[in-house]
Amino acid sequence: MQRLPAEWFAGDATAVAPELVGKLWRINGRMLRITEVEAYTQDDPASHSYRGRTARNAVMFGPPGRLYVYLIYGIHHCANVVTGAEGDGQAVLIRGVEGCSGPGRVAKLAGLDRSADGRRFDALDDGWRPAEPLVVSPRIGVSKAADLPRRWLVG
DNA sequence: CAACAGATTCTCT
DNA sequence: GAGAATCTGTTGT
Repeated sequence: MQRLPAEWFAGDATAVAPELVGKLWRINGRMLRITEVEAYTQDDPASHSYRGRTARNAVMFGPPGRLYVYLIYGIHHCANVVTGAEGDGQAVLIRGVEGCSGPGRVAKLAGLDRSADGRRFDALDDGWRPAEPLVVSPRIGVSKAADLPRRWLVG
């Protein structure tokens, strides 16, 4: 069992995202197996960072390996991990964990809200790997750049 | 300052 | 399959 250092998240979101699937996420005393993720980069019209830094997405432009939690539709929270170099404005959205599917539900299960924004992302590698190749597909609920295959999940 | 779309999910039909 | 709940950033008057 090895903890993933901040540098582990320093790569491009599209490279880090598929690697993150299967890792263990330690949050609020729980261990969650990540099963589904999506990548968002700054040049992506669907990304919050696309139009530059704001008070809301400031964490995305900070150092990698931190949590970016935002409120969506005034109701649900979504949890992301910041990737890339500081200032890149990249993140990987955690869309699903073992036994729980949907970013809003994942954030609720993890007990996250805006107060958790910017906290360290604590991930562990216990050696487990998906038995089959990951399924790659376009992202869910995205209207811009909807054709980009930037979603990865355990198949 | 008003209008609107959005990385969602639950409920009712 | 449609609608509600209701926050945030962007765009237009």
